[in-house]
Amino acid sequence: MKLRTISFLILGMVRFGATSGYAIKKAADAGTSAFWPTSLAQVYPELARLTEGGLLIRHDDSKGGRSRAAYELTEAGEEALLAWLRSPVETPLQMRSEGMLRGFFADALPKEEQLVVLRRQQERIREVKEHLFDGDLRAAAKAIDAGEMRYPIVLGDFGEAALDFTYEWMGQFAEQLEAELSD
Amino acid sequence: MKLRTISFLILGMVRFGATSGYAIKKAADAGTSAFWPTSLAQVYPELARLTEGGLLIRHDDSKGGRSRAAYELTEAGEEALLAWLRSPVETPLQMRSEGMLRGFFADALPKEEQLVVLRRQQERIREVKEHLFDGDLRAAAKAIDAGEMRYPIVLGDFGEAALDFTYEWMGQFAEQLEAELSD
DNA sequence: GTGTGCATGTAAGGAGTTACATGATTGC
DNA sequence: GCAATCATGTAACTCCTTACATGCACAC
Repeated sequence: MKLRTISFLILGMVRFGATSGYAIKKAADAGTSAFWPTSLAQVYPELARLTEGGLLIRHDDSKGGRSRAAYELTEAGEEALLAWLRSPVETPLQMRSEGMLRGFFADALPKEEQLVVLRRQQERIREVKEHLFDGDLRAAAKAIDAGEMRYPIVLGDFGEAALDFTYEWMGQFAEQLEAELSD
Repeated sequence: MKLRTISFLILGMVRFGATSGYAIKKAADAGTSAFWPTSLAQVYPELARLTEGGLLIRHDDSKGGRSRAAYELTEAGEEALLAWLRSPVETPLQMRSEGMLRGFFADALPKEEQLVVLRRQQERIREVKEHLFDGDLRAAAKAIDAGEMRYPIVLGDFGEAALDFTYEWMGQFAEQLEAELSD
């Protein structure tokens, strides 16, 4: 059975207390969507696959008329997760930033407009950072097993610091551009 | 005609002097693959589409028995590129980092192993940074229209600074972990 | 009683990758 | 002569997203 990253994401979320597909998706949105986005249409088939492969067990957890599944890690599932966490193999970091691509070609614009675009991008960084505090990454620990998890917070801190760094860097470059313009 | 990011990448590369599909791919590998990867199997069909849509003109640039096309921007193509560079609309930044996803679940490992994984990730950052100087982003300006482009270098500087920042941040966290372990 | 959230799934389609197929030129 | 690079394309496949389809529970 071939395991991909989405498999480990699901195993991890189950490991830390998200039992239903819906709950996994919610925890993933809050906690990991910034560096590994998912959709429900991926989660449900993958849950079935992992159950079939013996890494998860599905229990019925229906309440009244509303059906709900509760998944649990098997020993094999736990082992697979730990082996992945320890293994050095990984898919290369891939990023798609249309903003940076525009930056790459910014020489095609006159300097005044370069500055306008840059300031707008900088503003966007600030917005993203604020959105982070609208309860994203930090809320994730709560969404799953509160208190037991340190790393969602650590990653949140890193994200915040990286955004600050980017904001500052852009600000400095913008100042340089402004200085060039006033010559 | 619907234009996607790959369309603008190609228009931009043509604008700055890459005339053949092969050359576009090479310039994209060196210059933009870090934030917008592409493959030849995307470039060739898209070149045909853009030509059909009147944004590019295809000239024959064969040398002897080896066929080669040389593309040129039409006025509409140039306008489309500039409009895109100016427009505030953009696809949201998407990133897929399996490394960060692992970090998110690192609480499942004992602290000693957390540290091993962290140090390995940190080492990887260093390697990526070195690879950058094996002539990637900075060489891109050369690969296309040398001297005319400032931003490939600017983005290279940013990338370098961001990697340094990440390396430092990880180092500090690693030290904290070490301190906790020696308690 | 109505909207929001909880809950599970499927279908269709888009974007992008790897692999395949072919051949010329250039430098060693 | 042979390997690496230049050069153009197509086919098959994978991954992932959006849209569709359905229904219960709870709070206002």
